[in-house]
This record gives sequence, C-alpha cells and structure tokens, in this order.
Amino acid sequence: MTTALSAREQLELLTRGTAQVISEKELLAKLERGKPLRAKLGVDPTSPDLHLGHSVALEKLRQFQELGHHAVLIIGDFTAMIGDPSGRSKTRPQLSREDVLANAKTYTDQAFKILDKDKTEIVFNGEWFNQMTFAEVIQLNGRVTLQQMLQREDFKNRIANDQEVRLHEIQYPIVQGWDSVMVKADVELGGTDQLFNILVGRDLQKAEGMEPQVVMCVPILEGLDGVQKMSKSLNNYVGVSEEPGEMFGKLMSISDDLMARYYLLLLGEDLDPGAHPMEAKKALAEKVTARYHTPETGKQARENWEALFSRKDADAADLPEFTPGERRDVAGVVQAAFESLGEPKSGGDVRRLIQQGSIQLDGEKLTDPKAEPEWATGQVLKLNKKRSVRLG
RNA sequence: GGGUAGGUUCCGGAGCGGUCAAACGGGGCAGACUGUAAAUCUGCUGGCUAUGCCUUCACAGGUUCGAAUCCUGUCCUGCCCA
Repeated sequence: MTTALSAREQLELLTRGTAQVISEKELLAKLERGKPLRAKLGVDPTSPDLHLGHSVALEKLRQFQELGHHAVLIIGDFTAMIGDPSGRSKTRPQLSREDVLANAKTYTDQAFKILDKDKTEIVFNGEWFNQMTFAEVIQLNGRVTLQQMLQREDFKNRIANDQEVRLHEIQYPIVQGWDSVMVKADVELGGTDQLFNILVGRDLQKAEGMEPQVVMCVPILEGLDGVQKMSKSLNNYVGVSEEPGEMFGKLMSISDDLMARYYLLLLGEDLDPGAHPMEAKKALAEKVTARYHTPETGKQARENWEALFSRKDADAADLPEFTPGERRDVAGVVQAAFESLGEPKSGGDVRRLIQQGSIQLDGEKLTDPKAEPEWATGQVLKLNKKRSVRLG
C-alpha cells in the first residue's frame, strides 16, 4: 500500500458521494487488512462513447487507485451481446460481435482520460464466457432461482404492464455476477441501477466459497434535460471526448437545479448557495472542460463563450469557418453550413429554421429561404441558439 | 396446440374506403422573454429538383376508380387455457 491513510480515513473518502454501500462494515474490515483491494467496474461497450454519466463511477474507481487499490475494468464484450435490462422498459437490442469489439477500443481510450492506465487491469468477460460449455451454463443457472430474478423492479414492472421479458435478459445478472467470481472482486462499483446485478455477484461469490464483494453504488447522473438519466440514445449527454467549446456550451444550458447536482457528482463539491447561478455555472463548465482537456482550453472555452453570448461580440469569438459552395440561396447555404458542422439537416428542417427566424447574418434575420444575399467573407452566420459560423 | 387482443409516423395513442402525411398528448426544434436557467406564450415537427411530386400506417398478395381502413396468406407480440 502506498497510501498513508488509515482504514477509517479511506472509508470516509471512498463512501463520499455514494448512494449506497453494502456494507460499510464489510468495507472497513477489508480495508483494515491493509492489502490492496480489487475494485471492479464493469462497462458494456454498447456505444463507443463515454459520457459524463459514466464518469461518476469511473471517478470513484480512480479514487480507489489513488489510495493504492487495484482497479479492474471489465469490458463486457460478452454481456453487451446480451444487453443489460436495467432500467429498461423494453428489450435492448443485441449487438454484433464486430460492433462490440470496435466500441471497446474507443471506450478504453476514453476511460483512461479518467483512470490511471498503468494501474488498471482490463479484462474482457468473453475470455471466460466464450469458452463455457452449455452444461456449465446450466449449472451456473442452477445457483439462482427464477423468483430471485423476478424480484427485480424492471421485470416486475414489465410483467405488470404486459410487456415482454425475454429469457436471455434474466441471464444478465447471473453473467455479470459471475464476472465478480472470476476476477475475485472485493468491491464492485456501479450506478444505483446496478444494485440488483451487483448483489447477484455477492450471492455467486458466496456460493463459490469466496468472501462476498462489497456493493458500492454511485448515483445516476441526470442528463442535460435534468430529468432522465444521461444517455446517448436520449441525446442528453456530454461526451468526454467532445470539443471544449461544445462541452462548455452544453454545460451552460443546464438548469439551476441540475447544476447543484453536477457540482456534487462531477466535481465532488457542494454548490455555494450564495453564488450567482450563472457565475457558478460558468465555473462548473470551465472545471469540467478543463478536466477532460487542459486548464488552458477550459479557460479559452469560457472566454469564447462569454464573447459570443454575454457580450454578443461574435467578431471576438472563435468560430468555425464555413465557405458557401455552389448554392447561394439562404436555404442552400444554411444546409451546407450545418453539414460542415457534422449535423446534417433535411431541407424541411432548414426551411423551418429560416422561416421561424433562427438564421441571422451579421445580426440580420434571414427569413426568405430563396433569397440570395451577398455572402461576404468574415460575416457571421448564426444558425440557431448555439451554432454560428464565420463565412470564409 | 386452442381461445383472444393486437402490430400506425421519435414515444404513447386515435383513425366512417375517398377531404390521411394521418386527430390528440408527450418529447424534440425554433421564436419572444431571460442568465444559452426555470416558468410562460407562440409556431413548427416524413422527404423532395415543391402551387406539384414521392415514400410511410408489420410483410406479401388481392378486391376497388381509390385502401392505414375490406379480403387472403405470412411474420411478430401480449393475455387466458392446455
């Protein structure tokens, strides 16, 4: 152990910001032995990008690393093909092996923005599951009862609502739990939605005669809408690999209520209730941006944002450049501009934006899709509340 | 296997054979107001080479001048029974 902290001090640090720990007593006992613990976090490479929602658990895992413990990051290449039913009201689509492997690569690269690469053990759970025989699978299933699996809130709700629950879905917790046995986890981290799955891991470990892992759940981070959990499919996320300006802008658009939550879960700080909300939000956005980029880029992002939105001084701001192509009409130029930003829009969408007054050229609203203004280099074309480009 | 209820646009959910690109709600987007906050109000919400044209109502056929709406078959799902 490299840490000088006592077991109690570690306990204090590690449990901070968690939603549920089962149990603190067990965790303390493990810590008191003075041996590095194996802290497990499982991720399913169901989509290639990590976002701030994932970062909550990853940050906690890093904290374990900082205290000299051992981080085990399980890439659920096998489980991803099953699809975690947690919190779902529908069956999750199963992914192909190729998708999963491709996702896993970018996933781990991004995870190392948070974790200490040299101190992280990465394991793919396909390693043991792909070679399991059917007989072994049946045997494993024999360790768990149907009633146990049906205890789950998700399944209960679906059954109550006459929605389907497929058999592979009830295998998921068993599979995840078996991971804990295989990596000999002392602690498993996860969002509160993972409670059930992690508990199954405890049961399986006990059945194998091992000391059960401690369950450590971190709260689920709400997405930008402030209501639903952050997720890519709901498009309410901030990706850890996003551009600084993008990241800063997205964080500025959250509600005040949500801001307090982000302070706690992303920064581990309490929001100063006396602070001006907007100033506090800028500070939050800058800190988070700095964390995933550099302190300088965080600062730049802030200055750029202030120039553009507070002072409305587009000339001073750093905007992406866009050079109109063939089409000179407003609709054509706007559509091409969106495309150059990687956000293609249909002609209908573009026309709507124009007609509704979203498009401005140097502050002048352009409301006629067919007009052909004199596009001049250096002019600022505002596309919507968030996006502007400088004509090249 | 039997019975039964269903499969509609992002979601939920309407839909007399024509006036249905399809009510209504949610969500989303845009505008006004603001602090790119909340609340509120307003508009929009299939695509296009656009006074018209094209693709959509599980799938494949059929009836009809004309079908999301009728018929036949297929696939899928729930519930009840075995």
